[in-house]
Amino acid sequence: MKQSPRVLGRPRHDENAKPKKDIVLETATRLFIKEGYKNISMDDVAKACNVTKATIYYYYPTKGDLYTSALLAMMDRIRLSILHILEQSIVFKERLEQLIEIHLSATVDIDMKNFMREATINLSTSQLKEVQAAENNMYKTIEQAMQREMEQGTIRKGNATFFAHAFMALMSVGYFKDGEGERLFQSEAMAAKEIVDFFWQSVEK
Amino acid sequence: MKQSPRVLGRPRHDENAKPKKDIVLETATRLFIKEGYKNISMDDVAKACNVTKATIYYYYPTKGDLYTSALLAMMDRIRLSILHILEQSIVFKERLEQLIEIHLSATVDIDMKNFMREATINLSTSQLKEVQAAENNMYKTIEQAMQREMEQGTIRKGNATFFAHAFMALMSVGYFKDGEGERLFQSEAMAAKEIVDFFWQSVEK
Amino acid sequence: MKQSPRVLGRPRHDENAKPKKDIVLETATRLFIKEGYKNISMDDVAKACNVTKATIYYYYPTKGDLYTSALLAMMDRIRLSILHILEQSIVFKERLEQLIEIHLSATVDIDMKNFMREATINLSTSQLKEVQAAENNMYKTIEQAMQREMEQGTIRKGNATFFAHAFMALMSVGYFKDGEGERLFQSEAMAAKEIVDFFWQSVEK
Amino acid sequence: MKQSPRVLGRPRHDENAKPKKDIVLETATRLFIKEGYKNISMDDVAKACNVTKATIYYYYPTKGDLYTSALLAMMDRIRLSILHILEQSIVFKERLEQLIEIHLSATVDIDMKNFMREATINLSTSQLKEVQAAENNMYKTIEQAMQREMEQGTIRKGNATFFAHAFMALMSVGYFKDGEGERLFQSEAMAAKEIVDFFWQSVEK
DNA sequence: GATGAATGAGTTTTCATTCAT
DNA sequence: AATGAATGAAAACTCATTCAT
Repeated sequence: MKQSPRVLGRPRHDENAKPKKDIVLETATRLFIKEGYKNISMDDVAKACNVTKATIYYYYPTKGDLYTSALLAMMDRIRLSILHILEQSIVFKERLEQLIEIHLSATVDIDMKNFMREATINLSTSQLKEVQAAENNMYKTIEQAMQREMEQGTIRKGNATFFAHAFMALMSVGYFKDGEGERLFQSEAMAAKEIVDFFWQSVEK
Repeated sequence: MKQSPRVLGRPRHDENAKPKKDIVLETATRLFIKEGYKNISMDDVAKACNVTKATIYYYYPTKGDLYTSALLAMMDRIRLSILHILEQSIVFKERLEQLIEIHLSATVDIDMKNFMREATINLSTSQLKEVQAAENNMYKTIEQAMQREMEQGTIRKGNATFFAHAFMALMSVGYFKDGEGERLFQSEAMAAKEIVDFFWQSVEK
Repeated sequence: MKQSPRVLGRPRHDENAKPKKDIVLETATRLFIKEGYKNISMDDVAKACNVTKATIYYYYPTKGDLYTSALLAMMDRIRLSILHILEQSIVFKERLEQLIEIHLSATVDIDMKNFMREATINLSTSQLKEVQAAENNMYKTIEQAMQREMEQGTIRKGNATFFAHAFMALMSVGYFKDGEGERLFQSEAMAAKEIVDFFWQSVEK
Repeated sequence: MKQSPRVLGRPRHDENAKPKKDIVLETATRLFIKEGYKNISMDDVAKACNVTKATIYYYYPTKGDLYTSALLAMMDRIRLSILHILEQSIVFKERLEQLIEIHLSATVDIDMKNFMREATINLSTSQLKEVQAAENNMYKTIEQAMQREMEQGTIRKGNATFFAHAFMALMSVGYFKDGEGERLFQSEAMAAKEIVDFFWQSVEK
């Protein structure tokens, strides 16, 4: 099972092919989410993309930059997905349930806290700043929704920032697996319901 | 440039001196908590302990074992501290507040989720099992308290395991720092109060 | 934040603009002189020229060729400048002083010996030959002047080749900087005078 | 012709064997002298010493440190050899001749200027400082001899530092090889004589 | 004429681990 | 009980060069 030998130089361009830069970013994101910054080497990413390391460095000058780009893209995608869900015109509580259900279904545990930690340890100050801004935007999206609902009287008045963080923290409970790999709830739908119910009792009027 | 005079002969063993094994474990724990498994090398630990790498290997056969021992010790310490606090004979809500305040004051973010993640990625199956058991014990301690309070009617009936995880998740909000390094609350005491108030509304009868 | 407007269509070729080939050569020469062959990458040259690496390869098939061309051009320029100075009709000693002063003033240490060393190590045999020939021509120019002056009785008879090399070696003393970056002489003019005086005592009749 | 497989861990100690640290330093010095800093990789050094790269890093934390150590050792050796020769109780002119003859015979072109250049480009500030100090000491040794001879009236009064540098510069002419690899003089002895004669005419009373 | 994309082979450095003493 | 010396494997990053456009 020999692979066709790779050739030097610029390859012939295939109109339908995704740009390599994007492939690299997507692959890297996936790997970083699964295993974290230090456990994924540039070689790992290269192999997973079927390109050489040098190709990755052509697009991303350092590993930190690749990680930064991956995080930014991911956080922005999440932010948009959150925004999309929260903008629907159904009752707030149901929107929250959807939020949880959809994110729990995305299989991978999008563990913000951990990303931020790895960022803090491994990124340069300027890279870290970018990532922090993106994280902030994510939380702001939820916060603003909380704020709106407070004003409309759907939920009680309170610290919207805290509410947003509390909500995300509670969501993370849905990812928990015990020693046997068992989740706390039987399905994402049930997890979503239980978690939102719990959250709701704290925020309802 | 004289050197400080040194006593001749074999130094008497200092009864009060901590055994090296413990020094290593404590130092390693501290470092692993701050920077994570992959960011701390055996060399780092050795330097911080003022012993050689070989000494560490004398006591802990692999890095994974050292990490495992560190986690076990830490989780057990936390478990005991939780137990100690929850066993007091003051009203439950106040005990919960104390729990949060004390842990938030311990400066370092004891981020269980992250430890478990690093464990999953880096430890052998048998090591991982030990760590998972220890984590479980920690949660069980809180869970049992929740169970007891349900039975005594202090809080409403519900899924005690979920309550325990929800509580810990909400506690983690207290660690959050934004881009400027600002926490959400002005003091640990206020954080504890707000978080428990929030939690309480969900669990009270 | 508007971009500066750009004219549509193919830009008219600017007659006055230097051909890229020359820009590349000049830039490369400057960089190689300052930092040496191995410390300057093709990327460095490209960046400094504001062209792409591929452009450089369009004109110079290998890095060795670029270095060769740079050395040849430089040595020829130096040879011509030496020739120009030595051909003047003022007394020989003064011509020698001018030679030193002008070269010391050229800020960069034109260290022939080092260029030849890097050439020996890094160039192909045929490239090396070209460079050696150019170096030879440079020395020959001085040698011939020495020869002429011997015949005219301005200086004593002796090994003209040795005299030429001795002169250049002494000139290099003028470049010396100590640990504090201090030169041996206060000005190029004084250096020139001292060095030529020293040389002169060895060669006068 | 398989090599005996290298084994992990500390090797059995052979009383007669030279310490590896010294072997590494000597080998590295030889290689750096011949090919320069950038042309010699840590791998090259390791292979030439028949140890692994990691062994080199065990003794010398960076390539720059290895180079620094190599230069320092070399310069000190040269300084001592110079000192030794200049301290003899024969006439000064003969001592100078010996100096040149011995150094020219050492086969390798000990090109101080070039070492200093590579040091400037590649070493850290603190490493550079050490090397500059060592270079300085070397020159100081000759300078002091010049000074003494001035005071004793063997040579004319003048700038001793300049004299020392001039002498070393003239010595370097002895290393010159033309395109065909021919030296300027037939033997080291003749080179020494010619060079010192030349130098002497400039410094005699 | 000039460029963007890609590579293979190297570079310096790190690190968990081993083993004789 | 503790250490000093050594290793193999991998990590991040560089660089001269190639080739389709």
